[in-house]
Amino acid sequence: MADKKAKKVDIVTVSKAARVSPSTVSRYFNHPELVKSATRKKIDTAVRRTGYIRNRAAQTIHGIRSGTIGVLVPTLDHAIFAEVVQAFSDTVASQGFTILLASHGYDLQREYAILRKFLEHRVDGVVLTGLDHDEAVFQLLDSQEIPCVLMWNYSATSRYPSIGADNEQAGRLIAEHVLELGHRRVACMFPPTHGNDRALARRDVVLTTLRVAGVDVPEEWMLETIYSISESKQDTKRLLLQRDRPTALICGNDILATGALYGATASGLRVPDDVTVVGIGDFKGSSEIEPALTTVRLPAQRIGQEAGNAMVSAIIGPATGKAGSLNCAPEFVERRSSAAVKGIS
Amino acid sequence: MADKKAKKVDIVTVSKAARVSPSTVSRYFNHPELVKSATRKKIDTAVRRTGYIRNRAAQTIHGIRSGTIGVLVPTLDHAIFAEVVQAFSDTVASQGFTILLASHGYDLQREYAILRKFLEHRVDGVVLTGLDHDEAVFQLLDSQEIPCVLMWNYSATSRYPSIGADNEQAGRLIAEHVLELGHRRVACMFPPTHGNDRALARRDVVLTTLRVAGVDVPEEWMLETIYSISESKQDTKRLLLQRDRPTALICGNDILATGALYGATASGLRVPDDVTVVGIGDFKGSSEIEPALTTVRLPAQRIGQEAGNAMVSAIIGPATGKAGSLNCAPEFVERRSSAAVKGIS
DNA sequence: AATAGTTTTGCAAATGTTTTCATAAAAATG
DNA sequence: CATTTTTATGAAAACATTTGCAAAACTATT
Repeated sequence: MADKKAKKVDIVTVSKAARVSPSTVSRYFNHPELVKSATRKKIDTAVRRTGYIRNRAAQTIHGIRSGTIGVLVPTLDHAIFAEVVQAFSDTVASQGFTILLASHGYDLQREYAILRKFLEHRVDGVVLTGLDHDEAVFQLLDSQEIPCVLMWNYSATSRYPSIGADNEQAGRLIAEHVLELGHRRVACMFPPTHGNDRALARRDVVLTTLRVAGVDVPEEWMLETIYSISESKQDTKRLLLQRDRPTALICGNDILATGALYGATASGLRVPDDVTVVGIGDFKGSSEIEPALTTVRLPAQRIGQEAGNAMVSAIIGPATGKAGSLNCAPEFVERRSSAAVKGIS
Repeated sequence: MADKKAKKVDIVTVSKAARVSPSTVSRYFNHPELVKSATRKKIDTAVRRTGYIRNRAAQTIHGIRSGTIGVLVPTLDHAIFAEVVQAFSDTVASQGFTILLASHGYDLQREYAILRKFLEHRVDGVVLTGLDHDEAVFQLLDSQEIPCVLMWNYSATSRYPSIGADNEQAGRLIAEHVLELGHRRVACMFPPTHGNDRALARRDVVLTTLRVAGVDVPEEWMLETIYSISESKQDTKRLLLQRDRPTALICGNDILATGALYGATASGLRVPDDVTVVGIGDFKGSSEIEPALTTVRLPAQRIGQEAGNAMVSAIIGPATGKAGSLNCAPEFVERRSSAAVKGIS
């Protein structure tokens, strides 16, 4: 079966082979209950014999859903985004949707171009990462009547429904933990914030929380380090080998924290005895690293699933109205890499 | 601009706004050199005013390329696949292609279903991960005339062009290294091989290489561990806390090796003094972990790019013939986690 | 100014489906 | 068995484009 590689086999090829009209074949696929079971059988064998594969493009121009959802992430190179996408993809796949995936590498201009491309493909919905986007992006979205969800971050006031974690909350949780442990000499390491509202929100709230508690982070302890274990290991070594070093290091994400842990070890310091290191994210491996990392969990899988469900119901939902936002609350996870500052408690 | 959210704006809406025929608008997009520059300008403003977005579905039914490539991976949860996909996506995006992404979770049955879905979407090409696939998958591919490349692994005899690393070579390199260091008491930890030809190939060749050198791996030192740092940490602890323990542990990938490193540390053993640990993959972070991991690099980025280029030229290439296979050679990387067995050297 | 040659444009057919409407076939009713 | 009702099928229009062909509008040449 499925030979006849002759030429294009379309619905009329099949209809001829089955000696019925194209309409009936169409119904066979879309409303099988409307076709008599005898006919159904005939068509079934005809489909098999000809190796027919339906053409979604042809369906789509009838206003039928394309069955695709456009997903736009900064990059898949950060395992955490890959994880979110995986969860999202699985969730929507179970409802028959396939994802069109693209990444913009933190270039918000490219985001606009990619969005347009998605729309050309007539995706049934669009998922963007983060809350901040070019005004042109929002306008384009406004002008189309297409469901859109902002994934990964949550904010009650986001311009489109946002499903994700509240980064400010995450930043606050970790900063408060460090303060509670009695640290006053605190360093911070965050990724570049350009085009990255997540990192920005986290950093701001960490700094604010510290300042409110009377802890000021000196300029030279404010590290801006790209998302890379090796870079953060380097920078951490530089930081910790100074005569005057902090007692705690707050990292903007677990990758940086992992590098920091390695860097501390490589500097001959023990964590948490000599220095406390904390991260944000609770990435895979953070619980297994030695010492296990104190961090704040951003529930990537759950976010992906929730976003997937929201998207699907926005698409097929009769008129559920626009999906609502959802805060997948971050959760403080205390492990071994943080301890009370020496001499206190 | 781009308001008029009234109803569907299609090519005839634009043509009316520009006071030309639809054909001319079509040409404006597809063969701009055929339309007079004055007309071009009129159409340009009309497009802008109406907020028109081309409909690829409608083009596609004319046999025009859909501009999509179907990419099928086991899972994005393994950072290494995410990396390959990212590189692939970037490469083809620069040529105007967007990827349809799906994952089968090592279920080769789902792979067939997903492939069909890709074909329904009339993708311009298909990328599968690994060399082994259900016969039905190959037949379906055969029956369509659509470019296909097998990504991630290389084999000179693969059924479709394969672009990736030679896993046997990788396995051999690492096994030989361990042998050269004088180890005779060797344990192995590999992921489940069901539906995973990569892991299978690596394991087989490692075992064979060892056996040829007269080293037999006892049953109880052959660990099958799922891809997870925590599992491999656990299993490693169990393995190393036995009275009678191996002097070297060969891991099927760097994730397992990372867990093994943590497990060794947690067991109070020093790497490499007490036990040598090696991996395969050279994942991100493998060079920074303490101690840095001896491994074999599988050049994920390069593979993604090469596959992307091969795919694109297979699609647009006039008749370059089917793309050829390409061996992105694995490369042995010696770091700190391996050392000569005690008493030898 | 008339003719020939080019360039630009529009008409209409084609693409692979779905869907509305009408008709034919089958089943139910009297 | 004739009539009504229900069910199954087909014909044709519609969807948003592209494209081959021919007509129209310019240019260039005498």
